[in-house]
Amino acid sequence: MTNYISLLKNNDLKATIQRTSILKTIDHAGHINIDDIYDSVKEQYPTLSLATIYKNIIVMQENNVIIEVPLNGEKSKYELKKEEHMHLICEVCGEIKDTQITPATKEALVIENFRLKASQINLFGLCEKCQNA
Amino acid sequence: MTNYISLLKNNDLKATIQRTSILKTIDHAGHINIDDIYDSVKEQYPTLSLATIYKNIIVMQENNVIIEVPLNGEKSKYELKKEEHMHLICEVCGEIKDTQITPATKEALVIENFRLKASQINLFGLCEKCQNA
DNA sequence: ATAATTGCAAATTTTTTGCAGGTTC
DNA sequence: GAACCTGCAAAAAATTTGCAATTAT
Repeated sequence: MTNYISLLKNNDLKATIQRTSILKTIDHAGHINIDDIYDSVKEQYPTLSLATIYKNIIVMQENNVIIEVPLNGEKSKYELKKEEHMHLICEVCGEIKDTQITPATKEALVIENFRLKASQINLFGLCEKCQNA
Repeated sequence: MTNYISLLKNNDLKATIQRTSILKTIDHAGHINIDDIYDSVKEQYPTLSLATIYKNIIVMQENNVIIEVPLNGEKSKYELKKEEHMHLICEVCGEIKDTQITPATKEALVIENFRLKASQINLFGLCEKCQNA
């Protein structure tokens, strides 16, 4: 389990109870949108306001603690910042799974006349469970 | 130049002047968000309403005429539906350029226990112009 | 002690909806 | 002529803002 308090402090953010619980929720869910963070966090801290979540989602992105995952036709989800990876998104059950970017993939993404800094790769299809179901 | 009227009719949509001008705007821009479509289209058809754009963006997506390009920290852009491709997004000037998915890339994206149906690849970095500037 | 953060309520922005009148096929 | 589409205005949903009280360092 990540230590959310030091994660925040290391990135110049005060460690409030609101922030650590938002981070815990994101971490446990893997990928989660604002409304679902709110519902989850409110169970433990009923006074925590949606405005606080909005403000913190912005500031935590700015301070490299979390990352936005924009998606077609639905609200963005958020994940903890971690090594660059791809998303396997199941078109049936909606599950989003992280998977490593292999050296071969890196290699294949070298494009002429473009200096690559970062990539965002979403693969849509059928996860193992839904293939068998 | 694409024939927007038949593009619409082939996809079970009536060819209204509003729809053809939205498509023309998207086509010329390459990738454009709703507000910019509205601004552009309104110049020619001042009575065209934002509600009509919202409604048509939805219906044109359902009918496979256009595709949403969701982006971090800004409103989604839309593009005409075309062959699967990657986006090269310049972090300096913001330009979005399409580039082909090579067979080698396809190959590299074969993942165990995942039946791939579609991919969405955004590469962020510096375009040629901004590298030299 | 200081500066930052929270929660509330209000404001703003974005998106959706209902419906009368107009258009496409 | 039937079904569909548009534009308006109003409603609903999503996000941001201002500020007094509280909290972290």
